[in-house]
Amino acid sequence: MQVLLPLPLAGAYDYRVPQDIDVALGAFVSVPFGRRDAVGVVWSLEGSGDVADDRLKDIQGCLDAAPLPDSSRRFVDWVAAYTLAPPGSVLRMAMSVPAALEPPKPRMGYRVTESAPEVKPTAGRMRVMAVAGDGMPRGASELAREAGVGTGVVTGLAKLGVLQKVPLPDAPPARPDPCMPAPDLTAEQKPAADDLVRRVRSESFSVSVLDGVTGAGKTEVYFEAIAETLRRGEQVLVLLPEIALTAQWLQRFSERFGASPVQWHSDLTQVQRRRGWRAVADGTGSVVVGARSALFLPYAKLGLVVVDEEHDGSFKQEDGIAYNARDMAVVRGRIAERPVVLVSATPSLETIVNVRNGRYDLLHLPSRFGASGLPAISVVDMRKDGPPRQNWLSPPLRDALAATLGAGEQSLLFLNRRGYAPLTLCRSCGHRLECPNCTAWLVEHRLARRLECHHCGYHARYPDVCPSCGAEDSLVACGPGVERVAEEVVSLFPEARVACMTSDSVHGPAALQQVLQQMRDHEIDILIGTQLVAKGHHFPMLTLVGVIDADLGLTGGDLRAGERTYQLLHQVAGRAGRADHPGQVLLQTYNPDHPVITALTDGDRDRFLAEEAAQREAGGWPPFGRLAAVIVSGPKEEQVDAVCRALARRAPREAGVRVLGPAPAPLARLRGRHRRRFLMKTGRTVAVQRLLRAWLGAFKLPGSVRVQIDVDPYSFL
DNA sequence: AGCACGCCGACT
DNA sequence: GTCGGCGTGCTC
Repeated sequence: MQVLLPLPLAGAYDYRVPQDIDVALGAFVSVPFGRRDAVGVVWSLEGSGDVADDRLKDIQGCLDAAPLPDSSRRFVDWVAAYTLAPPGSVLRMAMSVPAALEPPKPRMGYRVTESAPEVKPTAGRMRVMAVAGDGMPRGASELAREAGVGTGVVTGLAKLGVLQKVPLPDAPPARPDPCMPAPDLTAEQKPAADDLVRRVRSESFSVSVLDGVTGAGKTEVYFEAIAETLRRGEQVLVLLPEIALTAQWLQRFSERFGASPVQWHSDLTQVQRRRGWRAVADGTGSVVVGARSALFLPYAKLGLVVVDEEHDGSFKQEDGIAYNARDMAVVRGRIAERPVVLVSATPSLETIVNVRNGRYDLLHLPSRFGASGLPAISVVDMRKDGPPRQNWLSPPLRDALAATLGAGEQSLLFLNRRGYAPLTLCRSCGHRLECPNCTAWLVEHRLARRLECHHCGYHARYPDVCPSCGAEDSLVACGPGVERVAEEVVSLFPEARVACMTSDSVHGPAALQQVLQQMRDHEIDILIGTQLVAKGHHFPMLTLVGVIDADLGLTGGDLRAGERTYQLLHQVAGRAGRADHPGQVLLQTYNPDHPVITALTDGDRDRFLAEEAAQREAGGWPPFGRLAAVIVSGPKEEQVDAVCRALARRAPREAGVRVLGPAPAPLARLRGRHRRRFLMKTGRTVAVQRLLRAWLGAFKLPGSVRVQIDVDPYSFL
């Protein structure tokens, strides 16, 4: 029998099964491993035969948990083969909840003991007894709350034997109800919803792209597909890019289905993870909404996969195992033989091309208002109308802010750059403050009075003198971050209520909700934020969006720079105005003729996508060709370079395959490690995994040098 | 991922 | 003379 362990090993290990133990494929088993025990999954009932029989150890036993479903195991194998990650590492993502495998521990509660001893009847005790008198067991905190006492009284009574501890019956969580009244769909929404419902009924794999601007009602449309899946007794997975930002989504879901879905994201507590994992495994969790890792939950009967904001770059996991959750969601749907829905107002070029070549089907949802569905977007040509030195708001943007403020409406200023200034330099010696571990400037955070590296987390107190030449008062901030823009706004509009919204100022979902609520309640006149503000929040009184630096994402040689900037700015622009209250968007740019900018101002997305596609096709870039990145890193630069030279000599030489590099990786030094990068560029149909395995597979790496493979890299910065 | 083995610096 | 640093290697 072969057992796959959630460890970065090359493959599954052979074990012997004692006569008295019954194992099934996918069962969670405990096995001796080295001189400790480990929990793994039965991956094959046959042995591999690679290891001599006398070296095999016995499995110790099966865990009391449902076996990992066949489709989950196939998915793990598929992801491992595609990403070239050890299958055990992928399995680890599917077993990320250690406690989930232990037998469920019932929640304990208290009930009055039948022949209770006499105790001193204090007021608190009387109240507890009055509440518990009905014989219904309750949790300690619940009982205390109902009786209006502290939990001490309850535990005290338990100690005296008046109350006894009993297991509480497991109340299954409320299930989303597909039969609640559905909203009336518009004439545009209805055909799209019907199409998706038909696909759910067909019980077969397909990929639909639900394409429509904000406000076109995409969510209501796929909610109907969810309802149909639930009516069929199957499970739904909804992937969202930023789970912290889904309070509005959750509310809409609860309104439609009368209960909450299972949520899955990185900052769940251990207990929440355990509950969620088990609910998915036993099928009681019927809808899961989560970040990319929700792909690896053990769905008992997956019936539908939805990827909302399909284009979002955060679906691509870069560290550890590099995978794109959007693409893996399609694979997951194919393995389950069920439909997949990709949803976006600005679909990725990959998806558009897949529609064009017939692999995906397009469901276009026309906007109810206007052709582009966006407010009027105009540019401020910073070459002509730029602000004075050391200022960042151009006169046209200032005027628009003043007018909006005067009209009693709200404004949003967008700058995708945290902190006060991205670069600090010394006026007397020219020294630039740099991260000691990374090839990156230190960012001044004036509120926190410190310098931060946004790549490794290094931070230091803001120095009094130049660390290089010792000059006093010589450090100057270069360029703006949100804090600096906020400072300018406050000095220009001292009477306005100004707030900043970045991951520095907003800690956690609760704080985020608070700022959003303040914005909705119009307690803020001007909100300044990073991309945190770009996601689908809707503010009725927001009529002006100013983009401080529309060129920010366009510089640098990133393959997707244009596409990403377009998507981000489109999303930000969509925050302004609504149907009955038109908004305006001002883009400050030094490149008003750039295709991304003109596509936004003309509202011509399809022309932009066509141009972008033509360029990529001509260069053989994705999605018309394939890329794989190989990053070599290590603490010693010479060692890394030596490995790179050796790898370069062995690089595959085949027609239709080019290996570029080694070149210093975009962050040549990160967290103290020197990094070099190869890029393997091939035709669309080349099996890059085979090439990479042949190239890197048998390579012996010295010491602390590591090689990371990223098939289909997304970002190059 | 752990956990051991192994080979060089600061302590009783 | 030992305690202990973490580099390297193995786990069916």
